[in-house]
Amino acid sequence: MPRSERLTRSQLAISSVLLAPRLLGARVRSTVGGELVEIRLTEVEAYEGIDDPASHAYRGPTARNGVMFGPAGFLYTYFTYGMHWCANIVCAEPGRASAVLLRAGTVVLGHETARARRPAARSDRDLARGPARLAQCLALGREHNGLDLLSTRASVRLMSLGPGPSLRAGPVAIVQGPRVGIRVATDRPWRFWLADEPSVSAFRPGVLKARAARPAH
DNA sequence: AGGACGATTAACT
DNA sequence: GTTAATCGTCCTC
Repeated sequence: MPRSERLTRSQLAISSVLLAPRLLGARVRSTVGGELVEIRLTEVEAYEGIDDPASHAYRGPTARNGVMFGPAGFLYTYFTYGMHWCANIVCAEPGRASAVLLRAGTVVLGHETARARRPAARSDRDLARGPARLAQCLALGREHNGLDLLSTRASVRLMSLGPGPSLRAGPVAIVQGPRVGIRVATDRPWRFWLADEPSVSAFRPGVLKARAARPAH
């Protein structure tokens, strides 16, 4: 069996829609806090940066989304709903602000640590089922925003791309559909997941809600 | 300075 | 199926 080549930054300098399916099956390794947890990605979403109304980067750079406008291979973490962190892999060329949201995975190393970090998980399949749960398994937070996932010394690393849809020895069935929890650009089917994976999160359409009319004056 | 809302989750009925 | 939790960010005034 040939030794796998080291992942390069140029392999990640492609659009999020192209990269997302290639990340399925990839390993993300965390050694945060001196504890090893490694996850195999089973569900991701592409966010096409400045061209995508659903992206955090759509309205231009801010203090929060600055990392998205930088080079590929860096981690973009954000805080949401007042309590959860989620994680993305920045891709494409600087300025495009494309990124892939890590939505779900299975724990392949550090199961005991993952369970300790996710006490609410009723079963192994729930450990990293959902973007905030995945981030919690890997102990990701604000301090990891902007981290270089390709550095061998980083506490969070992207170990390789996934096998992809065209692997000859054992085809990997990849499914594509609408993204979860967004209210705009819902017609873009940029969520990708592995078929028959119990760790894939439930689809919840973005809540339709009329925008409150601004008082005229 | 104020307020609406969110790339969610867990706990309910 | 529904909903509370909870606060950083961003938009508006």
